[in-house]
Amino acid sequence: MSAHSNDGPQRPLTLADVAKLARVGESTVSRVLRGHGSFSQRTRERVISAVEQLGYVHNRLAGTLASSGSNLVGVVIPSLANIVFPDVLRGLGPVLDAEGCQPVIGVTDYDLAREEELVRSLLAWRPRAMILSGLEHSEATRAMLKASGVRVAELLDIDGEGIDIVVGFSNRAVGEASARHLIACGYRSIGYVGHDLTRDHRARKRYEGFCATLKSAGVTLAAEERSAPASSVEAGRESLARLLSRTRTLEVVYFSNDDMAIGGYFHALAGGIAVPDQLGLMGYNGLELGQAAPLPLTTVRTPRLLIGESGARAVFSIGTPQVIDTGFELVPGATTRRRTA
Amino acid sequence: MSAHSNDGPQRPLTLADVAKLARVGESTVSRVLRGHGSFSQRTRERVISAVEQLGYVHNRLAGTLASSGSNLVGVVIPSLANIVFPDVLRGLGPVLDAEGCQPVIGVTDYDLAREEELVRSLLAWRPRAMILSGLEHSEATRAMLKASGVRVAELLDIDGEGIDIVVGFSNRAVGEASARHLIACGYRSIGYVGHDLTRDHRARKRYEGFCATLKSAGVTLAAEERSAPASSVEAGRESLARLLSRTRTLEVVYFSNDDMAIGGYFHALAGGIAVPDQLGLMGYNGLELGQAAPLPLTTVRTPRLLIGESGARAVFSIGTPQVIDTGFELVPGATTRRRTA
DNA sequence: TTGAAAGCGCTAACAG
DNA sequence: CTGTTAGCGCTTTCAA
Repeated sequence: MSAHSNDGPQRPLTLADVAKLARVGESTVSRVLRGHGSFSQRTRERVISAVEQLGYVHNRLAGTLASSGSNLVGVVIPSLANIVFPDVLRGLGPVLDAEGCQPVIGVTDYDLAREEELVRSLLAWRPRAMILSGLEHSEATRAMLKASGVRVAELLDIDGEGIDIVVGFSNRAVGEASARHLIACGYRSIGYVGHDLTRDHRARKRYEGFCATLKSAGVTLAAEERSAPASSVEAGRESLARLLSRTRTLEVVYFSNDDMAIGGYFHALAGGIAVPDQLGLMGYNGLELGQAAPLPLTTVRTPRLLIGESGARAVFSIGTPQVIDTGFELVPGATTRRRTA
Repeated sequence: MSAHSNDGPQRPLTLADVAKLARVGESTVSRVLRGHGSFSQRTRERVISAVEQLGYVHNRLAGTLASSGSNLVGVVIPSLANIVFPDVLRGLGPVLDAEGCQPVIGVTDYDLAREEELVRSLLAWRPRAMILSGLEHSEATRAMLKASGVRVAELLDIDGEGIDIVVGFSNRAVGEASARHLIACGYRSIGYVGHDLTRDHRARKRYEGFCATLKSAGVTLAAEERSAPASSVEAGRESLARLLSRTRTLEVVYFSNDDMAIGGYFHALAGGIAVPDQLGLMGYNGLELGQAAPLPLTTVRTPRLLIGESGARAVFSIGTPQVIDTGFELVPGATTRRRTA
């Protein structure tokens, strides 16, 4: 389709090869290929045909070096196991595309030292912009990013100090709103099931906001279980089982997210625990999964795609640093219910 | 932390700046930075300190161009919405890391034309290797890949002709095994619920294998529903509802994957349909979600992390093209049951 | 509209 | 062990 009969990886093709075949100068080929500058229609055709005949693939490495300005965007996320981050990536995708950029992705596993390392090596590609998750970074990471001179977006959290552009919502406020909802429903004996909060700062902030609001309503967490290293349906199921075996008087349980909450729901279904009459459940994230459950899960919907999209848009903008609060939406489902004391 | 008092993006720092400050030659700095070649401890320290003082970040663009050999690996996947692909990425990650490589990710949305475009632009970065999903590609894509001279891995399917390295399992065999299982259980009135099979070739192959095996057992699909554009829990729930409203005599339904099957399960739970007594359910993928359900889902477990890992390993190996069949495992859950006719 | 020539910042010989 | 010298393949002046 694309190359001569003697295919195969011999000497890599260069612009010069195309130029020779097309009988034009290298710079002319360059102009045609980028559709920049001027050239006659005839020349253009000759070049295009030479490119196709040869199966030439443009070398962006050299191009970027020469023109100083890459089309790579560094994206650093904590995990791929939690659907939240793929969702953010899905939001970023089309915008990066539209800008002719490609994401280079690094996964930190919620480890700031690893993040630092990743940022360093992404920066080595002279990316057009950098997109990270959350506001917690090492000092060195922050310094590198600032010194890099590229736009930086931090996504999914606005509780703290940002480097440049910050897009997300207040996780603390999510926790507060969740607590207010449960209190308003009349729940007083409230449990919490979560995963490791020392690494997941956003989950920690929700937890803190939740507890703070309970406290100011004169309620304290009746019991909690947060042994799970990472959030998962299975962990939610097991954790709720453990929690209930210790504390039988719980009226409602707040989970660190929907995966965990669905796990809890499964435990209830399997164990014949009536939801919400006997036990209320509340999650976080607004996953489709929770909304498709027999009883739609009470949760907080977060605009993950929008955050990705806005973040990407913002790094391509010019202007001063800014914070974009996308907000969130508490979705009262059928797994909690207003109680008549 | 890293730079002088007068921070900010002025003239980008180069190796030469470091060399000057450290009072050594550029190549010495280069050697130290890459830990390659020899240099005295004293020199090393001088260089390191200069680098830190300046906050210098290595420019891999130039480095790669000069040494011809990047550390980028192109990864092309159809979607991020289906947890399967993030799982594969998770499998790739550590291996790429160990090789000092970074993934550049492209998402095709199950569109071969888009894939072609992505492959072209990834190839423009002169990646160290390319990793794709499935065996279905445009002729031009195949040609570019072959001409590129880099190792190419195609993951998740082995039913077809590969370009170089192929890692996965037979989706057709999955469909066949699933049908055999249901037949062996004694089911005869079998339904199918799936998503768009014209784009998802692997789902299509499972479907074909499934139908072929049914046929050879003298059974035909009693009903099917495959309107959903993409697989999802909600789509599974709705599709099953529609299917059952048309065909009330179904004994079991085979879903295109676990998400859909869990959706079906939710429909059954909500509608008071007894599973498996009244209706059996079978999925595909072996998601944790399905296994944590009140009744563990009958499904086929696929080694997604392993496929990612093996694929990554393979592209760094030398040797002839090969096919690695990772196999799959049929997991009889509690949502199907052997029937006594 | 086109070509020639000078880099982009680094690595890879090759001397010393 | 270290510095010098050519490029890597492209883009970009600047003339023609």
